[in-house]
Amino acid sequence: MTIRLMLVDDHEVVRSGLRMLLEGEPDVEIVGEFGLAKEALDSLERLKPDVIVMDIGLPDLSGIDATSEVKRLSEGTAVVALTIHEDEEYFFKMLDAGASGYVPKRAAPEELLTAIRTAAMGEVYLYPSMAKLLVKDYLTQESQANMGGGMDGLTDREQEVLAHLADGATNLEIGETLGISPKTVARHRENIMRKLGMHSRTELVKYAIRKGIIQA
Amino acid sequence: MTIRLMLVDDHEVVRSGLRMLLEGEPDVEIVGEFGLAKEALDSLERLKPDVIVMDIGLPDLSGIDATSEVKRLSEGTAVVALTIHEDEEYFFKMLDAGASGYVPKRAAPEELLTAIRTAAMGEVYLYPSMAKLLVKDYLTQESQANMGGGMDGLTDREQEVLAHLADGATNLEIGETLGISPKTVARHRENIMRKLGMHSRTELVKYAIRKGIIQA
DNA sequence: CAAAAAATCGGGTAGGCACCGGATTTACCT
DNA sequence: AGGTAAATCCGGTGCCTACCCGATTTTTTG
Repeated sequence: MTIRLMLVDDHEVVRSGLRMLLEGEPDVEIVGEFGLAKEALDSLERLKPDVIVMDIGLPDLSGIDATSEVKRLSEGTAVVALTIHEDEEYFFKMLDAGASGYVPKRAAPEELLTAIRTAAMGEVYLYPSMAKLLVKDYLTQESQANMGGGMDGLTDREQEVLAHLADGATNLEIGETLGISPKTVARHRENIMRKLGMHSRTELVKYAIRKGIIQA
Repeated sequence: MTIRLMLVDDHEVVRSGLRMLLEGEPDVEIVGEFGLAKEALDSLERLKPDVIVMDIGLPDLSGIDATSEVKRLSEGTAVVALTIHEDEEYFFKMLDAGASGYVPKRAAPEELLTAIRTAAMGEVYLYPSMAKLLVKDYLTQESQANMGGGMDGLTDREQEVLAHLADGATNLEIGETLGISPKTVARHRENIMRKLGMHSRTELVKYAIRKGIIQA
């Protein structure tokens, strides 16, 4: 089955280059070419493309907003970004918009073809420099989420009290839950605050969230 | 410059297959082959490989732990995972361990070559099905982080008060900062709590973090 | 075993919090 | 012009908090 492809780029030169590249491929059929995002969106329903190769720098609507629109109007249509931009900002915005591929214009033509075929199969093609950015972002998130472990010398019981404390329970409620006196709960809280150098419930809540003890 | 490559896989058949594949490539030189992770780690310093192709299912040490060790001992050495596993768990664990590439064994041989060359350049190669998993994970994180926007009908002033409130300031302090009476601050807080259906500062802190008003 | 740490309980105090009541001014919208 | 909503201010009440003091029992550890 051939891949129904739509090209969206405001440069005629780029479009004709892509046409030349893709015409030799038996599994790809170009069903539409547009220089403006609006025109492409208007023809979306009529042409029903499987994949759209989308530039980001368009005159009327940004490729990012256009991609959001495409995914809203036709969920099954995959979008591959083809752009000169290799910075984080555009890349992540395209991911948010729902892109299935991201290829810089400096990439080899075969990479674009691979991206198109990958996107058509419902998977995701990321150019290596972009993959690196995404992995970096992933690892940053991970490391922020898992700074636990240290716990700065809190005892088991103190962590238990902290969990309920940060969850919004009063000393009395915690005492009932744990089967201890509310005064003891207050005592544990005092020790926790002293150990962590904090002075209010608010700070404890934020600490507990950072350490993954409770969920925001 | 040729890429110094090390192979780590406990199946002799796989290693010889890889050798056949890679021997024809002028830019790749196989400097070592191992069936056990420990042997590979011991030879790391001597062989100084640029890239290691690492299986996950090894007899002595898992490829995940082995990768962590590699990155600890030799930060500059890139690791490409070559494995039969295509599930999330192993993939994300390999990323955590520091892998620069992830290729299923069912992939075309050229994909492995691309991954090796990409890893040698300090970038990241992800097989499309894996890239899809990572993007999915990214989008999940994003959507959890940005459930904001709505703000549930809080006025500008109320949001301002909420920000300081969640930051840990008392009514008095907020009043001084905003130049209004502490009683007015309390009144705003009451309205916020009523609108959001909350009853304590603790809940407000968590709400503010969810909405991105303050940082945990 | 002895010392140290953890967990428990209690009393007391000053101040903050959560919630109630009512009230005024400003601004915007119809 | 009249109504609605926001923002401001005030007084009061009971509970809770944050922090001070001291103490006992159990567990861990050197």
